[in-house]
Order: sequence, then structure tokens, then C-alpha cells
Amino acid sequence: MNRSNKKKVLTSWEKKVLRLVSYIPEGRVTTYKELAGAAGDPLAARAAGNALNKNPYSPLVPCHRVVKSDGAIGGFAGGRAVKKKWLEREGVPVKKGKVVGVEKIMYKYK
DNA sequence: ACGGTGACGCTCA
DNA sequence: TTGAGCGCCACCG
Repeated sequence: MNRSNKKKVLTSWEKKVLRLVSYIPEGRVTTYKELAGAAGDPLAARAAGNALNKNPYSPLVPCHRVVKSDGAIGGFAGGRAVKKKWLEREGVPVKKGKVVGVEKIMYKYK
């Protein structure tokens, strides 16, 4: 069956979030908070995660490059293990489910 | 309009 | 350092 039966309707805000994520270069990561802040609401980190969960553009939008503020992997539609793999593949060191030196490679929108 | 949900963040013990 | 609790926001039914 077609997995894309459910047409995911993205709001303007969600689209903005996804767009910002697409700007993250390979080998870099950002945080949900930073992302939300760039989208206009620094306190909407949670909502930002929700937007990523709806991401219908799998590889197009590198949602796996978005992690928690403390460097934790966070969540991923395909499983945290997969997310971790993607990060390591792109040169992002991950140790015990957390990005090593996330502050150094973190992509900031300011 | 209201209440519940979730890929979060921060504080406290 | 790790875990539990509370607060934040946008989205959905």
C-alpha cells in the first residue's frame, strides 16, 4: 500500500522549520531550541520536534541533524539508532547516544 | 473553544 | 551525572 496515503498538511510555521533544517550543512548539527528560535519561537522547541516528525521529505530535509540542547540524539521517525548512524556517517561523533562536542559543530542561525 | 499529545528545555534532588 | 517534575509551544480531534 501507498505509505503516502495520508497527505501531510504542513502549516506555514512547520514549513519554515523544515526549510531551516534543510540549510544545515553536512557534518553539522543544530538543536530543537535553536531551530525553534530561528523559526520565531525560542520556547517552541517541542513544537519544532513535532514539525520534524511530520517531515514528508525524508533525505531532502536532514532532520537527523537536529539534536537536543544537551547533545542527546533525541528522537527519530526511523529510530534513534538509525539517526545515530546517519550522524556518524556524516562525520559527527556520537557517544552513548549523545553528540560529542555538539557546541563546536552546532549550526547556529544567528 | 477545549483538552490531550509529543523527535523539547530547564531546574532540582 | 542521572532521573523526575514542571513548563513551553503548535497541532489535532
